[in-house]
Amino acid sequence: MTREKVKLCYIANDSARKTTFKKRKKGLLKKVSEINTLCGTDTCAIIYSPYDNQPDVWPSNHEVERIVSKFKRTPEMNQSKKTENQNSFLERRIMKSNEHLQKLRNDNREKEMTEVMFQTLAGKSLHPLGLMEVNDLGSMIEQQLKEIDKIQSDTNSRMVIVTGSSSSSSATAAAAAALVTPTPSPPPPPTDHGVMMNDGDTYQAAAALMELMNHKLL
Amino acid sequence: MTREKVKLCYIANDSARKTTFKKRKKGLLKKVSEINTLCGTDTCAIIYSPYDNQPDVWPSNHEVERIVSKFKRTPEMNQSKKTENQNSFLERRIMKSNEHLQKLRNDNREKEMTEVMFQTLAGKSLHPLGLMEVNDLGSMIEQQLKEIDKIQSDTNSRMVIVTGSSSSSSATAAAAAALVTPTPSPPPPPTDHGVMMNDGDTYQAAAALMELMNHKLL
DNA sequence: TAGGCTATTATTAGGTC
DNA sequence: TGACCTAATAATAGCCT
Repeated sequence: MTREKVKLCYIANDSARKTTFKKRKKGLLKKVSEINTLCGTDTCAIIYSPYDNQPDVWPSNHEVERIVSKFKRTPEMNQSKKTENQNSFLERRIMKSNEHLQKLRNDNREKEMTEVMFQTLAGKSLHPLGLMEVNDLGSMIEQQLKEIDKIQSDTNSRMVIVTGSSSSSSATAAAAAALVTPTPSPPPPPTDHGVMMNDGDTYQAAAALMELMNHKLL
Repeated sequence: MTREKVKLCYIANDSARKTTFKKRKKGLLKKVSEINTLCGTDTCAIIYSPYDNQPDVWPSNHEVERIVSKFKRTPEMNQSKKTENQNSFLERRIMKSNEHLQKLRNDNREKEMTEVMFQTLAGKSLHPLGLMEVNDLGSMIEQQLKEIDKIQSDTNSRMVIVTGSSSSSSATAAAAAALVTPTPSPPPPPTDHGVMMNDGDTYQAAAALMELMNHKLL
């Protein structure tokens, strides 16, 4: 809207984004204020940003609550059908991708285990490997985790805990066994170790995630 | 804002007011859309007008509900800067917990590996061990993971991306191989089994998470 | 009432300090 | 950071159809 026409897409540069956000937030709230004054409407805005734990809100917390509760009371059946459709479409797609991710993860795990077993068998003894090597393994893993953490801090992120792909372990072990044994073992359904989050966590998580994604993606 | 500078007060004339409302509503929603796109925020608007029974809403009913519920859940004692302090406090605590988690994870990993190796050596094959034992191994690991999860929730932890430490596999295996084989085996550098989480996956995963969360929350 | 059409004002991207 | 500046784009009040 000035100097240069701006592309309507996520601003990759952190500080530029923040600056733009602050400016535009101000403008936006002004607009909300104006429309309410000029036209006597009940308009409110809620703005969640990565820069504040609390949302910016207009006109006031109290007012927003009032309007929101009015909104909540509104029969839900005005939801547009289109939204529904698009939503379910996305959901399906996401679910599918997620499954794929999991599969990759499990596969990876399996291969890793198998590799270790193979090597162990080849050496016939753990001894030559020794504790030192085991620790080396650990460090190596650590290193990777650190890299992930780095991404986190880079993003101002609130936080992301990276944890091992919990659900895959037993399945993997079994699968590994299957690879070693000629006997085809029925793959146990992976137990779901889904990490439980409470609502607060969820919000924070979402924020962190968004940050992470934005960084990685843009 | 054009032709003439307008006084910022309720427009008495009915049709003029309505016209202005429609124009400005359009502009406002565009602004909301833009700030969300440009800055990756979660912003929504609810507009009650005398011209419609249902509020105009942005971006969608669904989204608004999501954001609104987020808002509702927000502790009301927002304003104070104590939030800031509390924030940094939490951040520190979380960081610490995260480190601890990492350690546990690494330890866990080591044990897991060692266990597999040991079992493999003991039986020269997983066969004698049998599936039952393999599953036991799995449970044991599961237990540990649960503990990790517990720590997470204990810390109010925000969130958790569950990922295998994917990229470590081949490197790790290779290292192990190098250490085990006294013969400098030229063997082909193990094919890269590393499952790389590409950006797409990350995004998809994140998106999926978001969806899940929405579901949990609303 | 709904759309166009500008002349104007408003907003703001990119700099600078 | 953040506050200010300014060129440039964006929004829109008042008209007109």
